Amino acid sequence: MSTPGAEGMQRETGRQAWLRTVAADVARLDRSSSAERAADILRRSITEGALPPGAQLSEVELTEVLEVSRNTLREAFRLLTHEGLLVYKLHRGVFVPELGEHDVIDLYRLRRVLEVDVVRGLTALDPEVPAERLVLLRDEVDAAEAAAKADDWPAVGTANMRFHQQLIGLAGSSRMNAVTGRLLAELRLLFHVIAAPRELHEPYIGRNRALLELLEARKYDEAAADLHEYLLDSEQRILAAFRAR
Amino acid sequence: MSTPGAEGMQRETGRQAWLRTVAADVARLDRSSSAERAADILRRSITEGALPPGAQLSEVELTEVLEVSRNTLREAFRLLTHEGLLVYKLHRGVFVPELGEHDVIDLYRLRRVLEVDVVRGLTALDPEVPAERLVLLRDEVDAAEAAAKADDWPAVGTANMRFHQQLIGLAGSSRMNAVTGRLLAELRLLFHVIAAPRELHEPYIGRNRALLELLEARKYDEAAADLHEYLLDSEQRILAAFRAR
DNA sequence: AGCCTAGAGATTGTTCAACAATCCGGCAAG
DNA sequence: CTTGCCGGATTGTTGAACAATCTCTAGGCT
Repeated sequence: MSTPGAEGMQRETGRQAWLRTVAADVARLDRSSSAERAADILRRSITEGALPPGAQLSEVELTEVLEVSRNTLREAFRLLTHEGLLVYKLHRGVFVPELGEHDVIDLYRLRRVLEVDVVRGLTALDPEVPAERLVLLRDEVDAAEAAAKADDWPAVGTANMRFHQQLIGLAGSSRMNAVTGRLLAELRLLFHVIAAPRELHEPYIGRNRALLELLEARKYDEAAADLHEYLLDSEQRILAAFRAR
Repeated sequence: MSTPGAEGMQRETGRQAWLRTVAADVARLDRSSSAERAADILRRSITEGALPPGAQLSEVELTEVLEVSRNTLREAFRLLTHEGLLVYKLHRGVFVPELGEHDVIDLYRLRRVLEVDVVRGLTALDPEVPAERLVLLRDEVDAAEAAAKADDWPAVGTANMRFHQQLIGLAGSSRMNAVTGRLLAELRLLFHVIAAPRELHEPYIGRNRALLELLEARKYDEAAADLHEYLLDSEQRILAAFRAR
């Protein structure tokens, strides 16, 4: 456990790649351990729907399941609270938030502003970044299509989310990335109150591909306009499903 | 202290307004006391420059000053961390972040996107909100002018920030408000590395008034264009001051 | 002399147990 | 039916303790 990387070291070639791998491992180990690990587990439970909106998370109950102390658990709660996945009610506990139509509108407003601006802003730094970065988008589109073939619609949903996260990532703005992460997490919360995941996600795997092709063709303004309508349509669809629940 | 609101109750008229008032009071009382109170004090110390960027906040030291336990203090740290006012370094402690040019650019990019979009979006809901809400903007402009006369430039800065916060508030989007709050807090962090607060804030009290007048005249597109240049100019000014430090 | 290593001291990360403050349900009185 | 109150349960906060990690200094090696 002293110097684990010394053995498989190459002289010069691939050094950067190796460093990147180690950096990723370090980053993973650097996690504040207990609290963040507990938060990871809870995050999955929430985003995957095991904990439905409105559910209360009892402290004593979860300390036993997660095998962490109450203080550490509360720190995990705080982490998730600031991601929008939990809400605190003073002296009453933490709950999975129940979002309403108002929140759909609010989230989509912010989402439209950010995503459309990122795409439109791409024209400014065109040959600089795109090409190599667009691969990440393509990966997600492919993943979504594969998941659709396998009839795994929740997986289609995650690939969809990741697509949009990567889209924002094109701007290279750490704060936009952070805001988007929170935003998409909340959005997933909304998806769980909708019964039919297929009708919800299917239309957008094709639209994502179309959008990607516009980007690859460097038709940024066109892509921005397309994305704008895309998001308006998505908002309406969710609102409709919401009212019909 | 039992039922404080029973006296001034009206039959039917103004019931909604009354409920809103009570709701605001409740929200104010709901503060988690110890942890948030500690966070409030620290927040002021940071935004007012008492704790300069790069400073470390010792746990044991602060538990004595703030008279809270270490656990509670750490919860306050977490709160401020997620506001961007502190950063955690694992096993090393919490520090006031040292922002660089990169952060200036990042913050202003996000700021421009949001503020310009809010102003431009005003035309959609025109006669609905503005008039009564613009008063809040005018208040801040007046406050800035008064502070300038009193030669209190930090106060001018706060009024300036509040002006922009209220500007975002026109959209009525709770999430935009939250993002903006974090954003402006980080921005204040940057101001403290700049020596001359007067040169920094003075030009914008006039521009704020001009912008406000455009809004009152309902020339929203014109206002948006003005604001866009306003922010570009402000960004350049800060970058220049930054490079000359 | 210069560099590397080891260890002491200090700081943070996490746990535990206890007490205070608050909320929720049901029950009795009007 | 409403109002007020009580007891049980849950959360909010504290203090002390121990483990893990970092920093810095002193000493040994080449």
